[in-house]
Amino acid sequence: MSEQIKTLFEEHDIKFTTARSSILEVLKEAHHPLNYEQIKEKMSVVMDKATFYRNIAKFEESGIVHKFEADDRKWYFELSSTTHAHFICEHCHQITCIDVDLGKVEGEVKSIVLKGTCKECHV
Amino acid sequence: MSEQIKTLFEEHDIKFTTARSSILEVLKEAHHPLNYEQIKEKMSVVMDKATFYRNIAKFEESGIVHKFEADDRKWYFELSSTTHAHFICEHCHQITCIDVDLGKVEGEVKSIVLKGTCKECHV
DNA sequence: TAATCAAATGCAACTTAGTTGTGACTTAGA
DNA sequence: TCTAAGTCACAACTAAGTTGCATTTGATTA
Ligand SMILES: [Mn+2]
Ligand SMILES: [Mn+2]
Ligand SMILES: [Zn+2]
Ligand SMILES: [Zn+2]
Repeated sequence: MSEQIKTLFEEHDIKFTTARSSILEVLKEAHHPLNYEQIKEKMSVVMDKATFYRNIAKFEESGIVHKFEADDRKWYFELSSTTHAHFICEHCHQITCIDVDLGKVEGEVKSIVLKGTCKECHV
Repeated sequence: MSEQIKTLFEEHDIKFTTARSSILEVLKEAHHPLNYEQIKEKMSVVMDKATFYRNIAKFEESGIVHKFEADDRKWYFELSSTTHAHFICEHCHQITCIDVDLGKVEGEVKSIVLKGTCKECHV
């Protein structure tokens, strides 16, 4: 287990378990948001989906993990970082993290999801 | 039935039915996107949800209706218009249509969903 | 207007991502 | 090592949306 993850647990007063550490390990290595199935495939530990979702809920509460819904009725998870946008391609279903300048928007924006056709899939 | 809706059916070669006209009537009056339950409440005609979703799918194909997922695992529908963003407040769950200037984004953007805290709910 | 038939509808059964209850098992700390 | 609080696996559940199929509807033609 990496020091970074150990520190996250301590800082947020979250009890250490192998399940939790395994989830965060996967998210740490990922370069874009992943859904449950994708994380499951990459995890070194087998756990029930109830365990997975309860732990993710805990991470969310603590602000460690950020989640959003794509357009496939699935939650996508990533380690929290500065607010940035996600581009979801309707054709290849690839999710890309991007920086956008929104100009001024009333209210506090916490998540931005763009949907459309990515440049690879564009005619 | 309004002329506007009659014209939509003709232009898109969609068979007229009372169910279809009733759905579009509701969307035409709405000032923001609505989900199935919300549309059902407002509709003058009672129809099965299978009928509702099949008709919505037809409208989508024709480009009459645009749909997106909020963060509540529900689809939201509105009549198609120029691409604009939707702000979803995590506290009051209000969905507002807004115009944003994204700057330049690679690929073709078809839907923009912002999530956060609206100015009314903001401390 | 009446007959025709492809398309639309209602109903019931299904799918599936995510949630919840519960008894057994871990973990952190005394 | 002992203990209590927290976490886990398992199974049953929830709910938005989908699908199959027999019946009905509405645009077209006679
Ligand atoms: Mn991201
Ligand atoms: Mn809108
Ligand atoms: Zn693509
Ligand atoms: Zn609000």
